[in-house]
Amino acid sequence: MKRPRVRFAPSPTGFLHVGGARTALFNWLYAKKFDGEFLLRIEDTDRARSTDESTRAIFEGLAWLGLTWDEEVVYQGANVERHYADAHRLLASGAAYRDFTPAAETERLRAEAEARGEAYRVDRAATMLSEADIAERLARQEPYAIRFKVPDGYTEWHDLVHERIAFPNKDIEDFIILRSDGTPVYNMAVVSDDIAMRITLVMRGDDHISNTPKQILLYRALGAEVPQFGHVPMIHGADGKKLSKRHGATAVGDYQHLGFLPQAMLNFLALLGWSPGDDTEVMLLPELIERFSVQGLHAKAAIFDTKKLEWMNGQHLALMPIAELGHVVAPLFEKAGLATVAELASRPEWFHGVLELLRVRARLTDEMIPLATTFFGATVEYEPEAIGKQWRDAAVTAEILQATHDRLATLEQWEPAAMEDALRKLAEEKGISGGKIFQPLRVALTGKTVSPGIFDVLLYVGRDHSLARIGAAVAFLSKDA
RNA sequence: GGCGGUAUCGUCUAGGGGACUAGGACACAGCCCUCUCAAGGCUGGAACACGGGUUCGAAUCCCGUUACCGCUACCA
Repeated sequence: MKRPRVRFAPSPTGFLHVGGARTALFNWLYAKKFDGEFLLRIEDTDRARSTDESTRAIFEGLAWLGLTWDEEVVYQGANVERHYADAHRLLASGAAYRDFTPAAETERLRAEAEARGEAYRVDRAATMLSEADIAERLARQEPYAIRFKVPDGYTEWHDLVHERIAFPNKDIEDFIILRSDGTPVYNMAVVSDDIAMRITLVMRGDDHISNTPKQILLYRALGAEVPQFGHVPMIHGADGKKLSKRHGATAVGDYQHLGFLPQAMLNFLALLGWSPGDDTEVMLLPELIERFSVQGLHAKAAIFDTKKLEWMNGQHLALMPIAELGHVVAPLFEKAGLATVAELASRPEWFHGVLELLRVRARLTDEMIPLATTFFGATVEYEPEAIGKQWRDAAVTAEILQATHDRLATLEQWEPAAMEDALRKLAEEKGISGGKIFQPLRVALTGKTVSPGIFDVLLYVGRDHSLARIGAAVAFLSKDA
């Protein structure tokens, strides 16, 4: 098999959408899998809607996901001269013809037909003029658009995901390939570029299915080899409608800032519209490449389920190498004012130990921040609910905490097994359950009713801070009484 | 309206004529573990859109209906 050349061709009219990201991912996986090239083309021919900011967002989104492209980025706008030349080539070969009808007139006819409930179709016989007529209008410099002369018959192709798709040509209008102002129309530009880029497989959203017969006709008229096509399904929102702002975050950049990991996003997106064929769910890029196949591609639109994405993120959070997680999360800690990246890096064992405690309790990296505050700073703020629930009897609690403090203070080694031994023994002596000690202690150390295991908290808060916090709690409770 | 596409639990999916009493995952509920919260383990409810064929036999193949989606521009 020839090395495949695939492309992702977004128009820079917004941010990188999750649907676009998935199309990019499938193309990328295909290229990697079959040792081919993945190219990026920015379809910026709609000057009114295209922005540099969008182009940048697309680059950033792809970079975040790690979907790197081969060769230089192609800007469609830079190729309009070729598009123009190709359109005129078609005109010269008789595959297309001039349409001198003013755009406004065509628009009027179409509107009228629609008002009558009829399907409008340009009348080729009426539109194509005689040689003499054309020469005359040309001499008068009348503007004209170029229409493709759709041949008889039908156009079909073997789609990678849909199998055979066929369109009767009679249902395809003689479409415009070059506007009367000389600018190329989408289908012309795409085909011209895909030929120039030597694309072997066009994998895109299935909203392009009805463009495909037109494009195939163009390839043939241009004498170019028709590439393979694969139309992947759309991604819909929870209401089954096309994903839009109304559904909340739809740009991959949004997810990045919400605390999602790129590998989780990639994994989740891969599973929307593709399946490895068995029950495997959590996969990293190398495995995705390994297992990717067009047979696993689906034809059905998928609904974007944020809950499952969150679960997926939690899985990757728990699985990734702790040092890697440290690099992702340290800047977040710094931003939250907990500690600087440098400080965290200066004691990696402690930092990573803390992260081990937090990662299984968070689904998003951002969720680790509130959980992490316990391990930083000298003082603790007590949540009212925590006091109400675990410190009901101030006198008794103060006494238990004081005893706890004393036992812990005499420990020769500040390590969990010894702490647990000492405190369980204390509980036994007092004839109470361990929980009666651990829960008030948790409030003293964290101010909250929930936290990682209490001995882990003691270990990572450290001996000095732990004992100080317990002492402060005793003081707080005594003063209260 | 025309053309095209799609149709398995609420969601993502396995399934490509008999292994289906339809499997897994998310979500939900319960239980276990347990110092709390997570994580983890176990259990439960939950689907082949409908109607016709073909066949000894259909979730799987064919046809029709319905529903949903897309396209229908001198937008991309």
